[in-house]
Amino acid sequence: MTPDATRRDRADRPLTLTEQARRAQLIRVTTDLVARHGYAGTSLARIAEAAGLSKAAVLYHFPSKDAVVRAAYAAAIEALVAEVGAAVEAASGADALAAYVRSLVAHLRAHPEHARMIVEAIAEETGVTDRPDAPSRRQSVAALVEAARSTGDYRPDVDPDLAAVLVNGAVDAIVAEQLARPDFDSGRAADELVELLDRSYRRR
Amino acid sequence: MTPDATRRDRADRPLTLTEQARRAQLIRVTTDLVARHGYAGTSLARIAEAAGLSKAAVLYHFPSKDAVVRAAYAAAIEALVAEVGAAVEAASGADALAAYVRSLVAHLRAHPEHARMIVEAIAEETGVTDRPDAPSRRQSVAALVEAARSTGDYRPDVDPDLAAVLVNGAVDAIVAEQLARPDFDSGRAADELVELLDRSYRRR
DNA sequence: CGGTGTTTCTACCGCATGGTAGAAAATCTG
DNA sequence: CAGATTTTCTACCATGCGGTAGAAACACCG
Repeated sequence: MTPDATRRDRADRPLTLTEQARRAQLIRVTTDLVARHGYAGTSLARIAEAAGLSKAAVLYHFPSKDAVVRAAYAAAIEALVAEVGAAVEAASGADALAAYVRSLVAHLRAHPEHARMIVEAIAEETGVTDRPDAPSRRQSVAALVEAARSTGDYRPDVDPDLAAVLVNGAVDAIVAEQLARPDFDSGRAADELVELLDRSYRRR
Repeated sequence: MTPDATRRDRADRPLTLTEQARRAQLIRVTTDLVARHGYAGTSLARIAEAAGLSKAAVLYHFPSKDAVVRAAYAAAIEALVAEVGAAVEAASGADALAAYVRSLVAHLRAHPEHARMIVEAIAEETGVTDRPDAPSRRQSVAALVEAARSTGDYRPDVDPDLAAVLVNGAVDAIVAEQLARPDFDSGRAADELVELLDRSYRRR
């Protein structure tokens, strides 16, 4: 008995080459579809069609449509975190916060599909979250502000939590504006935001 | 012939009492539904059920489900614009921009359902826009910044368009944070944002 | 009370959705 | 080449969607 001993439980080792390739392809086309038609307009059938497959084939590689979208979202976040994280860790004090602002804006300008993906995922409450134990974006940025405070770059009375909310909001607005108006110079906007933070928060 | 001379074209005068009451009720329940379940999760059947009606009855009062949502959105925007507009016009120069920030945050804290409604409508691209000739939010705020510049409150080298993007982003972030964390003091955050703008943009 | 116009209901339609069953290709392994 | 395993396909299903038809309540006006 035990009729299903062949397909070993899933999550067993090797992960075929085609498997990897298909997963990557599906993540790619899903990201593009979300970028073009929004989250709600991205159906399983569309994903399958864009990949040149049938719906069933897609669901062979992922347990559900939501899993595909979640994987695409995770990939976008991973790329973002990798680049921004590196930029931030290469600096310290107020420079680290400036690096955060500039590298985040730059990354999402270079990868607008990821921008749409991330924005849409945030808007929906699909519970498509990161690990819930991970620090929130606000908390991470608040830590940067606090670091800038402790190095003496920023005044001691700056509220890190509040500053983090404002900074993230401004960054998101820059990214959104860039998405809506390609002529918008988001790099300059990021510089402007950094200058604004300097003027307001620096010790003088 | 002309079988339909009774129901005179629509948009004829009086608009019955029940009509008004039903429309208002439908807008109310739709706003609440969008606030609770998001735009995508607000179906015609749900709206009807929440109003204690059948789907057909809802579509008797509105030509389509989208029309209901659009009406609810328009109502939220109208209330917002009325309050914020009044607050802004009661001040001038940099004070007008401060009034914009404070009154917008205050209004959406007092009416969180409207906040969700507006956020969702923005996120979706349902073409549920205002009149397309109306100035965009960014343009309106840019005008406020320019006014503050021309009164001499703000430095002449402040870029109104860029400042508008940053201010709106920060305001939205404050509203969103308030929505996510009821303990968040959005009033204080608004004050903080105003102070930040003063420190950065004021002539000194 | 009778008639007229309103508001609402039940029952349906067509469609798109996410997902499944089972068989057919394609591919790898010996 | 033969057998097993993978990948993919063609149906199909149930569900929820927005919307419509036509008849029943309902309210008002003479």
